[in-house]
Amino acid sequence: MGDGVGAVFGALADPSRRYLVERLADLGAATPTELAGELPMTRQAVAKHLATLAHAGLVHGTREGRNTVYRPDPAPLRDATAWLDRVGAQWDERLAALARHVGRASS
Amino acid sequence: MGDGVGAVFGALADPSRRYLVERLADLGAATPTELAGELPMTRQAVAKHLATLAHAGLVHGTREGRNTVYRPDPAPLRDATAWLDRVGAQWDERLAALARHVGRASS
DNA sequence: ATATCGTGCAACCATGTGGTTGCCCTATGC
DNA sequence: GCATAGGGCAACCACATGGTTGCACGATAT
Repeated sequence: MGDGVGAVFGALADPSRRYLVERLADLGAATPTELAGELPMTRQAVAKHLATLAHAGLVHGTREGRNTVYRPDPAPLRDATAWLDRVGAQWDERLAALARHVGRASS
Repeated sequence: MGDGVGAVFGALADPSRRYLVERLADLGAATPTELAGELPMTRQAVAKHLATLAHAGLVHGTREGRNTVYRPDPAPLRDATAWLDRVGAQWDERLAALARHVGRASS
């Protein structure tokens, strides 16, 4: 996986991880075992997914007593959105340039 | 890779594929060999990446004579942005709910 | 008609990834 | 102190993925 935006897109490519992000965005905070209870997989698998999400900066886990609480971080989402917007704008700008060219040709 | 949004995120996870999307959004159309000339990999590798992007709906290839021309399609980008906005809104809404709760507790 | 260029397809290889099980460590409850 | 619950770490397995090479096929140019 690439760094920065690449890690975010890579993390969001897996449906289980997207579910975890949605669930954490809804709950605000949760432990791996809580989340594992809602998914058809082992706690360790969920922990790995959370580690991937943490590596992408989408969640952060802090140890509180004997259980670790994970909280979401929306900042990388904005980075990913920024990339999408940039490419979309690039596309639109090219379309506009094409329209200008066509308009000049037809005038 | 998952269908729909998952395929888009999975396709955008690879830096080479992001480069291809950006380049195609800039050029408007290009052939695999043209694109392969700008990347440190084989033409077939680029063709595979283009196939992945096409499977995600981000590009479409049409055969014109003896060369295949690939053109970008921005529609899946909007789907991905919609997912990011939805989760971001979920996060913001939870923050607002927390603020309401704190406000009520302090009143 | 023949050579050539651009593609597509298939096999193959190395590595990464999702998932499992097993073990150990640390913090809580009695 | 001792049992127990939650978590991290490591090994392991099956399979997907990124990349390569080789070859066959259709379209163009001479």
